[in-house]
Amino acid sequence: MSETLSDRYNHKEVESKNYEFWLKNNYFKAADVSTKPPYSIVIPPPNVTGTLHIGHALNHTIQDVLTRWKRMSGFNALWLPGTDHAGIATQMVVEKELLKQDVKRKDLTREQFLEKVWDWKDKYGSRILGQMKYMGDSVDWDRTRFTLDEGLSQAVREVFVKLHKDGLIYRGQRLVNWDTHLETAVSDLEVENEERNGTLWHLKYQIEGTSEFLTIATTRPETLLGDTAVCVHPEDDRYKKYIGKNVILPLLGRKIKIISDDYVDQAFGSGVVKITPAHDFNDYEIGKRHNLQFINILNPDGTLNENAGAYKGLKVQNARKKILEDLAAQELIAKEQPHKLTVPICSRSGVIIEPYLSNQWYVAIKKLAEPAKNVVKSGAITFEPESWSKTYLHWMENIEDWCISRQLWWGHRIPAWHCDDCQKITVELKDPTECSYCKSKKIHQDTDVLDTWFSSALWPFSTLGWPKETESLKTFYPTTVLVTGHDIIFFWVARMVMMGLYFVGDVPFRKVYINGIVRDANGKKMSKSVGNTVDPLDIIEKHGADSLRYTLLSLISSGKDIKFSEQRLEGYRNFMNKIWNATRFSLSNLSDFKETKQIVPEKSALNLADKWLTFRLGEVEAEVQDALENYRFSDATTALYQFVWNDFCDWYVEYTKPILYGNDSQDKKGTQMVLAVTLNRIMRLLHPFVPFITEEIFQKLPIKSASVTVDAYPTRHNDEEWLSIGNKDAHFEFELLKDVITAIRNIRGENLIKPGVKMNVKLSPGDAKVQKILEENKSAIIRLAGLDQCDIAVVKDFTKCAVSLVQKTSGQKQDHKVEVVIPLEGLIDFAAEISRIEKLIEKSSKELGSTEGRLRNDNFVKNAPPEVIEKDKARIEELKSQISTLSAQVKRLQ
RNA sequence: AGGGGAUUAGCUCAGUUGGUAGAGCGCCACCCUUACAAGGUGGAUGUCGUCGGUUCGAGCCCGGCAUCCCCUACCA
Repeated sequence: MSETLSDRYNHKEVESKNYEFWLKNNYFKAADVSTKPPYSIVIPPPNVTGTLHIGHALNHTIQDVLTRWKRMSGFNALWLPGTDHAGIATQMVVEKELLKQDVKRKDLTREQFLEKVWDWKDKYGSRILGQMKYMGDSVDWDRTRFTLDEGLSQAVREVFVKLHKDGLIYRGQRLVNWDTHLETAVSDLEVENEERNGTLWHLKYQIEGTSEFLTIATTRPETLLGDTAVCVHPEDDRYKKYIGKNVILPLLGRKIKIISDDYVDQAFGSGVVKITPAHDFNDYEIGKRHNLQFINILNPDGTLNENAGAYKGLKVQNARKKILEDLAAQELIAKEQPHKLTVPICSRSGVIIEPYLSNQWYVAIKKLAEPAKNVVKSGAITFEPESWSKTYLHWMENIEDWCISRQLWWGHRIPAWHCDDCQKITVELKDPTECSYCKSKKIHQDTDVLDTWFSSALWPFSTLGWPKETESLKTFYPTTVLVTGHDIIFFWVARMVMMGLYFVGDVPFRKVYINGIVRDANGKKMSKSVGNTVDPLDIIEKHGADSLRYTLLSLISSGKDIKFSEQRLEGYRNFMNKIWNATRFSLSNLSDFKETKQIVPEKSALNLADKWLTFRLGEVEAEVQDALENYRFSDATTALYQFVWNDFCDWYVEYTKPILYGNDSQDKKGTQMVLAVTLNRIMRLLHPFVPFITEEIFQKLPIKSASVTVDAYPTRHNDEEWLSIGNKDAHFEFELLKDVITAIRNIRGENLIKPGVKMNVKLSPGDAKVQKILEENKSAIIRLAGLDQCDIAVVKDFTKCAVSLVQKTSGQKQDHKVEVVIPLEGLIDFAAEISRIEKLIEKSSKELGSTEGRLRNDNFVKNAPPEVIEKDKARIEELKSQISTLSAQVKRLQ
């Protein structure tokens, strides 16, 4: 009944086939109504313009592990997929496409352009969703959402109108980050600060009615055209006397006031600052404080406007050059010096961001922020790692109103209609046909669209059908956990919390798991320009999705950044191969195994290894459960790696080979059952981490079900009957056996005795119990240690022998020991053996010294808990007997 | 400037109520033993960044210092 497997794991034959299998059987579907407890995750929607990168790979693997684990654990598990329309990014991509055909966006009407974007979206927008299938993402595809879908757009409309009615959305004139290429406001998120080498120019402003000058330092001399004051520190003795007087603005000749404000740093530059309220964020604040005039000198496209006088029409950089020339001609430049400054750059277009005064839509955030703070303070939402809650709260304390309008075409158009007659604004759920104030028919819709994050903020409930009271919403909201990066805690996480609380009346998720950033092997940020990116699709092609997933999970350590290395990947690729081959071996030895159900074998049919392995299985099941519950993914992968490789492959399989190769005995039947059940358990335990290989193997096992994907996750709790096979005694005995075998191998290895040379070993048991264990497993010892002969009896004569001491404490705190004695005459050079033993003595002596020292310390004896002291005393005895045995041995060899 | 994090084996990192330092990879040696050379067996390697404090006892708790990273805000 077993099938044959190729001798090397080939992920290509396995992965796409099984994904199709899962889809065909609808295993990822979550039910709107179910008796099972709900578990839900909404995906952080990737941009439609995007392709899957390594960061997604990490983020998705975590979500998939959680979803698959909970699905197997009896939950109605939903992982909801979708994409974000990504206003700026998408508009730019399409604009670039059009430019290839020599078409500019403004050559088209808004409708024509949007048609092009939708065409592009239909063609390429689901690329990233397709790529998620290569990762094995178990999302419920039928629920795929897009932020510009009809339903989600309805939610956006509903939210906008309600917030507007509640007075929480307003229009205002403020300074915003302005992208002169895209000609729109952009969010802080899209602004990157780049350090550049610039110049600090010291300009001379003449004080009115005198021949004196004030020297003013600036990095942006062109902004002087918009200056409406110069400012000094009120306590600055150099300048106190000028406060209230005027200076003459160079080039333009305007008179502007000299004011004072604490903001000025007396030590920097000349201690005098020019104030340009319409083009600098700090100056803007000062301008408001001092009621200054706001002079805007820029057009939306970054050219200077009529306020710039002779410089009108020039681009900023050109205007700067010209202005410096003109200032120099008038000898108004006192000096210039090199200066490092940080320049705000738009991450999308790459142009320098200009602070720009414009009319925008804002959300008054304070009222929304208050409850959003409270849910984190109260623990209704927790962060993992916990420290991120501090970051979240800190930001919430200092939150400012949210500019939600963008001067783009791609996005949710703002549902506000301006009246041409009375100038008032109508905001309704249904498109109005007349002004709701003066009833004029001459109304037009606002041309702006909403910030992409506005619709993302609604994602946890808009995707579930809100504003309709759907069954989905009732079942899956609040979602269980949000998995995302720390870079969007403010832009996304915080806003989801505010919107969720305000509109649904409950938190959008109970837990926020913050995953780290994947960096290259040297810890550098991956970037296309540096060329150190790792493409997950390449890795999947080469090594398979399972290897990639296991690697990422193993590298996670509590939200810290991850250094991704090819070497680690190969290690886990090898692990996949190990799993594959262990199965191959097992199946070839289960061909005559008839059972298709798990039956707990008779005790008499079970050997020591069976009981030991099952005990370890129980331990591992508990460890994995605990790790997953605490989001400690690498703990889970480590525990499973060690169990499968070290315990199952290295010891159990090796131990049981003769049994499996032998006749159809009771023992063989028992071992086959343990083998079959353990394989079944291993595949189920591993499945959330490595779904493809486990499904492939699971289908070929003698004990299986329709699919591991929907089978039960093994835990100590639901696996009790089977796990009762294992017990502590068996564990102790087998571990002792392992130590004896390892001790023999060690002597062989250290003495360079070739495997072909058979050895005779004498095992000298310290007590009857040990003697029994050794006798019962004599043949295993002979085989696994590569012996010719093995005598079990108390040894008195150690002449010309190598000796090792194996000591173990059993559950009853009884000390058991075995002396491993190997006659070495004719096998080795004794000097080597002496030095091996002396090394052991040295190690034990060192430990003995420190332990004895501790016990000599009265304070230790007085204060330490009794069990610690007992342990130390026992250890001393152990060490002493070890040292004396070994020292005696050295003498015999000399 | 403020906030956060890091410093443990050559590399990447575990080390969860303080009680004898761990893993993977790499390295060295020996092995093609009928599941796997993407393998097996054995081995070496650490004054746990530094100085001090608390304690019988500190990788772990407290404080100073050094180095590095990230975030936020930036000096015009």
